[in-house]
Amino acid sequence: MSAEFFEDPDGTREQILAATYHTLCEHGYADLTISRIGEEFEKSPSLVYHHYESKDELVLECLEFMIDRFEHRTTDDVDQPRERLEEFFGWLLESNIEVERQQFIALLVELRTLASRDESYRRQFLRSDQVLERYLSNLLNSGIERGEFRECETEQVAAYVLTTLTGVMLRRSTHDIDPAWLEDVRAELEAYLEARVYRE
Amino acid sequence: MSAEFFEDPDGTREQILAATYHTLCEHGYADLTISRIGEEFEKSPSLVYHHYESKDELVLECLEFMIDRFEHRTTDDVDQPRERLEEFFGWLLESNIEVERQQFIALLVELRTLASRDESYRRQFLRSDQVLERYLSNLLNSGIERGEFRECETEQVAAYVLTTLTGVMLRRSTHDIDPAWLEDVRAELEAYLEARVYRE
DNA sequence: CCGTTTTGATTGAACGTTCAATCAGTCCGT
DNA sequence: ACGGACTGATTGAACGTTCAATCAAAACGG
Repeated sequence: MSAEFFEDPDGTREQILAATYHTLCEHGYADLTISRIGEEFEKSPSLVYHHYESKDELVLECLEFMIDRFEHRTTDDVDQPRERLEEFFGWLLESNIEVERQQFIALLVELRTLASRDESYRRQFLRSDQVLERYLSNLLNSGIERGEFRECETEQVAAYVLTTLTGVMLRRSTHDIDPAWLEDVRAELEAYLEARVYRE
Repeated sequence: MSAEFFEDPDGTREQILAATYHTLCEHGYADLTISRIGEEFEKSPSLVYHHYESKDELVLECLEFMIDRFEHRTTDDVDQPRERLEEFFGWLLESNIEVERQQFIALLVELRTLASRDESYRRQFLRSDQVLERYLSNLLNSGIERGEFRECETEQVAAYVLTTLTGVMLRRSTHDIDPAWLEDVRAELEAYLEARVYRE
């Protein structure tokens, strides 16, 4: 997810952005230092300030980029709504995921908590939630039009499912890998969808 | 919630703990400093080290205390399971809540993210989740015995509902007060419970 | 095509601040 | 006068940020 760009960035500014992303994933926001970013892309830490105003600006741009990437990836393609839907939450509900995904999820949650005290982060996550919510309701509407889903308040369902998935992220980012509760949540989420969304 | 003790602590050690709690609520973990704790309880900041090993030990003890309090408060009393259940998630789903509750929720989420990199915090939140999960399944079992709820996998439902509520906490801690999605989530959660738990 | 100038990238050293933790010494009840 | 409670000053490390200096390459003028 949103990792392609960060693998072979061209231009120094982009390399710094990619290095920031990787450092964030590995060490988290709390332990992010300019010198660690320097280590990551093998240049002097002070070079960062030749391309960016401040550490915060850098992190925010990184976050914005991540959200943008996801946005461009979702807006289209609402064929096969049920498969898309299961794919969507499957990405979060799989057990035994790789370390990178685990770290990425934890990073998103950690950055999100910054929003409670910082206006700029709040804006980003507000937008991110809107993007996801629109994608989900599009999926639901498409399913209803095709007769695969039953009539329902799509925005309400979208907000609800998204909240649950946000909860999955937070619990995942704290608990051990492959916890037992994951299967429970998946099963009960399926049951909810059967009861409220899917047409039997 | 778990605020009684922190209002009139006796003994210096307890005063420090209470001051830590209040400072945490007001400034969050990231901006918690020893001197800010000192300001809060009107003694010298260095006194902290006369009673506690380190800052981390202090915060951990504070968190442990919060969880303990909640534990003692829940284990009994599973009469009127439906009312208890609604009261339980009502506390998180009310709109227009006071600043203190908002801050308390944000604090819990912020501390929780520490768990991804720190074993000690992970243990605490693992325990906290177990406490909540047991409380919820007790409620559900009690409801089933009384014939108010239908037969279901209580642990599975408990894990699922708790995950959703965790998501509510995370979204609440980031978004503005009184957001529109809250009512959506509440309505859809009710619908889920009607469909899967409550006997009509 | 050569020499000069300009520009942007890059570096290492240094500064100023913040903060956890320490310590030597004072206060005070018994 | 002894011991625990308490304080203010201090230390040392970490870190964001600045800055003067270097370097490579491009642009340019003759």
